[in-house]
Amino acid sequence: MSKNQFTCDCCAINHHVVETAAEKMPDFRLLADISNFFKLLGDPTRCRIIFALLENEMCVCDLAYLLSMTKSSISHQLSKLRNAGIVRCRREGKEVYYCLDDDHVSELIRITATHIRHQEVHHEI
Amino acid sequence: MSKNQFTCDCCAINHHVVETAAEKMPDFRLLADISNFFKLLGDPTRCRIIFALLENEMCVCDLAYLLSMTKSSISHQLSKLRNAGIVRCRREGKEVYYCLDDDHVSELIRITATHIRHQEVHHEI
DNA sequence: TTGACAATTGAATGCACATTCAACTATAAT
DNA sequence: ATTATAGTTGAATGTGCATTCAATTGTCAA
Repeated sequence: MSKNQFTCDCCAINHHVVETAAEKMPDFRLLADISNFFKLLGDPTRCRIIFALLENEMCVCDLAYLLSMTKSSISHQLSKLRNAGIVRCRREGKEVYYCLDDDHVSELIRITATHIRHQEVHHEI
Repeated sequence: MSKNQFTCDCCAINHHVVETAAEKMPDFRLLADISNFFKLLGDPTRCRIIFALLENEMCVCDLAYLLSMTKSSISHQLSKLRNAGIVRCRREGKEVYYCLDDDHVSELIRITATHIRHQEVHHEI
């Protein structure tokens, strides 16, 4: 029956720690960009697209076939990845070929995959 | 008026590329784990929590104050991060202190932050 | 220039999920 | 025991967004 929910949302317990954390916190813009970047990788379809493109460039049709999805759906996701600078494309006749635009992304994906694999092994014993 | 949407969703243009991509594609479980991991980092609140914990452990109250959010909301997010093995906690009296459970995560965050910062600089010129 | 396929795009839909709210547990102090 | 604060938890709510659907553009071949 008390409103205890709000009696402490305005006080911190370790002020020094909070202050140093506040100083090192990335600014609004950078933080939004970082979390948006992770959000893009945090969708199974987009994640699979990126894995598919690790080795070779592929056209929309290839990706749709590989992932058993409509070209429309793949195209929507590719456009998001393109806007974020994660993939780029080139047209060749009727097809549009996509590839990863950035070595950082593939490195990041590989690091994470290795990390998760270890975590899985560790958990399954 | 044609049903062209479906006439090619069952064919690929570069079969060899598709097949090798299919072979190297991570299995369902690993892929789900990877994209779930990224999805966790892909939320601004959870991202800020992780940045806050890069330097020091903090209690829920500290985090709520730092991020100007309710303890309830912070606690919900912390429980997701805890389930994923990204943070762990210890109780000390009435407070529960959280810290990052894994060096990989902080490394990943730092790599990404650097990468995005470069991308931002590059784009803004 | 007509037809066919590759790809894109915008609107509609349905689901996932972050936050809120309220009730609850845990610990400590009096 | 009672009171107060820290934290957790489950249900409700509202928003964001992935996919679908339909229409459209771009390119090539006949």
